[in-house]
Parts: sequence; structure tokens; C-alpha cells
Amino acid sequence: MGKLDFSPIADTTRRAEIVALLRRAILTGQLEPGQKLNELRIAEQMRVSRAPLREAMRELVQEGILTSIPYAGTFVIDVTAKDIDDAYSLNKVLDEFAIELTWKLRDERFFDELDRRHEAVKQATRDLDTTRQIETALQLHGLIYEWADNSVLLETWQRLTSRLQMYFALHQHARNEPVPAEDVHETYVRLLKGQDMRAAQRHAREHIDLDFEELLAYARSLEQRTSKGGRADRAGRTNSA
Amino acid sequence: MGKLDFSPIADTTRRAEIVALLRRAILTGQLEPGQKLNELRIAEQMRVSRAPLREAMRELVQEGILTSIPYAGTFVIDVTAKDIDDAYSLNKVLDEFAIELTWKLRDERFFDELDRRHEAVKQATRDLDTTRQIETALQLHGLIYEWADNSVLLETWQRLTSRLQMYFALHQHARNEPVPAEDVHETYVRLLKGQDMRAAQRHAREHIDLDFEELLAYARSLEQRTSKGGRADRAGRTNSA
DNA sequence: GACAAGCAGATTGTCGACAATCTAACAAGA
DNA sequence: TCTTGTTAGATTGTCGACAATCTGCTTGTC
Repeated sequence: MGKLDFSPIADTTRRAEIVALLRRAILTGQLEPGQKLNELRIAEQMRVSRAPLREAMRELVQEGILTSIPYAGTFVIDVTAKDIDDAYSLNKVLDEFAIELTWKLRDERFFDELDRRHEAVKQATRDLDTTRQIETALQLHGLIYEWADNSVLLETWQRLTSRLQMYFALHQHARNEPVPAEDVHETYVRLLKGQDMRAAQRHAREHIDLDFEELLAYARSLEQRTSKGGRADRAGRTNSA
Repeated sequence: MGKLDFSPIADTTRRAEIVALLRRAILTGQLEPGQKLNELRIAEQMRVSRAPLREAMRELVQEGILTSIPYAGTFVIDVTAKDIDDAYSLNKVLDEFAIELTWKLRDERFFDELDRRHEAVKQATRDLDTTRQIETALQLHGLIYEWADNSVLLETWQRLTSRLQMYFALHQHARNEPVPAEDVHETYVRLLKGQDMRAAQRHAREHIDLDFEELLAYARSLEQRTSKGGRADRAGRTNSA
């Protein structure tokens, strides 16, 4: 009797596919921050009615990458330097916690998966596929969250990830230079395999620092340019209690 | 020239009202964990069509208090002891961080608001209104998050709050005893007004401990009862990437 | 009696049309 | 010229109906 694990079959609703499509478009920067999403046009392009499209948009609003103003429209969130800074500092705290939880649960399968994801990053780097590079790097980073066995923490991280990916993609789009050739993740992986938890936590902080500092500088420079032509000044309250 | 600040007017879409109604029903325990939400029936009761209702449900799914299985239905999330434990441990970490961020930003307005919310809890306690007691206690606790000036952290806390409120309400419903008469928040408020940040952080942890320990014990006992009559065994994957 | 096929009934997913609201352009009056 | 009222167009919010899917029962067969 083979002990085969079947994974759940794909969600076959239009809504789910639309969510995936839109999310990808936003996270890769095809839809720019602040841009308005015209329901009619998008629905026509996707050959779908507005109902599932609107439901999909509601999901992405709650996911934090869209924002909705009643009777005005749904927009890709605006990226401010403060947003990035906020996400950055929270991420540091969560990382420390995730490493702590994961530490005792590491095993062979963990190390294997760690190597696999590390390899994916290196492959994307060789291919000069910056979008995929961001994606794989975040997946590598996310392993400690998946392994921590804390569903709420994982959810939180995934929400954060959406934004981080968007921020990084935005950054990449601007300066179209491929990211550093040297492997910045080498040390991270090595420490996660080692015995010194504190050292791993410390490095996670500093490693993130590196990426973010550059990102922040870019965001701040953007802020200068944008401030003159600011759009919607209405407070986009979406999560009113 | 009067310098009057107008707050944004209320959202006047049916969708927003439905979200509020449903959320309240769930968080107060009127809708029980695991219960299925029949769209047609709810829509009729609310005198609303299914479109805005479904959009509202999509929001609550992303908010984490509903879960959806395509072509099967949308259900109130099931509460497991592990969920509570997960939320509990993450909350400790976030509390520590929130206090750290808030600490330097405390001012007169902060202390006033702290007192105001503390008073609200005491009032609810006097009224023996357990539901409101939970609500106000969480609002008191949430002040440090609102004050921390980190939007991502605040969002995270609000998501967590939804669940916590649901868990506590569930607990209260079961044992219909009014919560401790003595004021467990006295110390918390005093420490937040003091000068010793570490002490405040430490107390936040231990104070939460108290409430949660009881909650956890209850959840575990529930688990025993429920395990025999388990419902949907399909993996309710909702956030497939 | 056990089991598979097939058939209602109910429920969710999707569609196209209508109503409510916003925006911008234009006209009228101080 | 500036402000205010009006109107037309576009877009979002909502509705009622239809299609796709699931569930449980019935039927027929062995």
C-alpha cells in the first residue's frame, strides 16, 4: 500500500484566478502604485464579469495591497518611505521570533528545503531574472516562518511579504541593474544550519538592513518627486470598525 | 477663521454595513465557530442582494475570521487550542515591540486616552456587560498599538484582535460568570505611565498570561468534546498563492 | 444487503442590466 | 473673475436570474 499524499486540487473559481493574476500584476510592478483599477476595462480584458472581479479586489484590499474608496474606485496602494520603514522594523521583530520558534524544529527536511530555496535564488541570479530573484529570496526568507509552526505568525509574514515584494519590485524597476552578484544569502543559510541561535538572529537583522537601507533611500527620493503632484487627498479609510 | 478639522464621513455602502454586522455577530459569538453562513438566508434577512453580502464575506475571509471552501460554503473559523496558543505567543512579542515604540511618544494626550479607556473597562465591569467588557479591554490594550505610529504593526494587531475577541467571547459564553471584579488593568495602566519600560513590558506579558491560561484550558477541554463530531475534513485552503 | 449510477434539491459562482454616485465641463449670476 | 447651479458622461454599487457544482436520496443491479 503506497503512502501517497495527494495535494489539494487547484481552486477552480474564476475569483481565485483573478486574485492570482491581479496580485502578480501588482507585485511585479505592472500595475503602478496609486494607479486606479477600472473594473469595466479589466473585466473585459479578462473576459469575466464584474462580480468575481470585484470579489477578488475585496480580497486584495484586505490583503493590504489595494485600497478602496466608495464610489471613487480601487487603487494600488501608495508606497511611502514610512510604510517601508514600518514594515522593515516589524520584520526585524518577527524574524527574531520566527528563528526562535523554528530553532528547535530544524531537521533534515528543513536543511534540504533550505538548500533547495537557496539554489533557486542563485539560479534566478544567474538568469538575471530580477523579478524571480525577489520572489525566490523572499521564499528563502519565508522558510523559517513556514517551519515555525505558528499559523498566525505565518499569516502575518505572508501579508508583510506582499508589501515587501511590491516595494522591492518597485525598486528594481527604477534602477534596472541586476542585484549584487555575490551571494548575500550564503551566511544566512550557514548560520541557520549552525548551533548559535543568537548569531542567526543577529545576522537576520543585519542582512535585512542591507537590502532595506537602499530601498529606503530610493523611496525617500521618490517622495520628493511625488509630493508636488499628489493625488487623492481623501482619507482612504477602508477598515472602519 | 476657525481651524476646524472635519473627520471623513461614514462609508455609506451596504457592503460596509454588512461587514460590520457580520463581524459583530461573529465576535460576540452569535455565530458559532464552524457554523456555515447561508448566503440566501442571510441576504433575505438583511434585505440585501447576495452581491454585497458576498463581497463582505470575502473581506472577512481575508480578515481571518471566516474561511471559504469553493462550492461548499463559507464558515466561521474553527477555534483550536493551538490557534489560541499561537495568537497568544505572537501577541507577547508584538506587545513588547509596541511598548518600545510607544514609550518615547507618550504625552498628555496619551495618558488622558489611557485613563478614558481604562474607565470604559471599569464601567463595563460595573454594568456586568461581559461582551462590552471584552471589547473595552481590548481597546485599552490596543492604545499602545495606535500610538506606536507604525501602520503595519497596527494592522497586524487589529487582525489579531479580531480573533482574540472571538476567543474571549466564546469563553465567556460558555462560563457565564462575570469576570474578576478586582481591576486587573490597574497595574498595567500605572506602569505605562511610569518610567520603567522594561517593567511595563514584563507586566504586559504576565498580565496576558493570566487571561490566556484560563482561555487555553477551556479551549483544550472543548477540543475533547468536539473531536468526535468533527465536520468538514477538507483542507480549507483559502490563501493559495 | 451492498454497491454503483443517476436523479432531484439546494447552494454557490457568474452574468448582464439597472440604480446611485461621482467628476468635470459648462452656463448663469453677483 | 469668482462663485454657484446644472447637466451629461463615466464609474461604482446593487439587483435578480441563470449556470455550475455539491449533497443526499432513490433506484437498479448483483
